[in-house]
Amino acid sequence: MSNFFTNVYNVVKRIPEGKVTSYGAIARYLGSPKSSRMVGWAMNAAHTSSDIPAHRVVNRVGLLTGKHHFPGKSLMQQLLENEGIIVEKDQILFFDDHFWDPVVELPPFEIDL
DNA sequence: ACTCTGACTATTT
DNA sequence: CAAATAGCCAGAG
Repeated sequence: MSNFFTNVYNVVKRIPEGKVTSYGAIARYLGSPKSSRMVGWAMNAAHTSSDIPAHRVVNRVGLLTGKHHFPGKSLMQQLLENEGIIVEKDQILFFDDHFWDPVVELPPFEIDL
């Protein structure tokens, strides 16, 4: 397992229910602000894992860009709504209120147990 | 080693 | 304000 991916997974796993974060935020937390695409890609590799709440990871404006990678049509949106997050037209409403920044919420570099 | 690709983001048109 | 452009980096063939 690459450390980068593992870190991404661990961060995503630590996202509290009802909260969401962005690929960029995770990438920044891992020390590579420009690796946001890798975060998304890591999700792609892990989205099958039930342990990874990939639906809580959206792009920087709260848009469900990765919803098409989920089984079904609006599974991602429904999962989010199930956690109390309001989604409309693939866009999270009150995104700022639900945003969870690992850089702020998580200790600086204690990922990957 | 090289090229292509992608669930991003910031900048520019 | 919507769409194109350019950095960006790691994995896969």
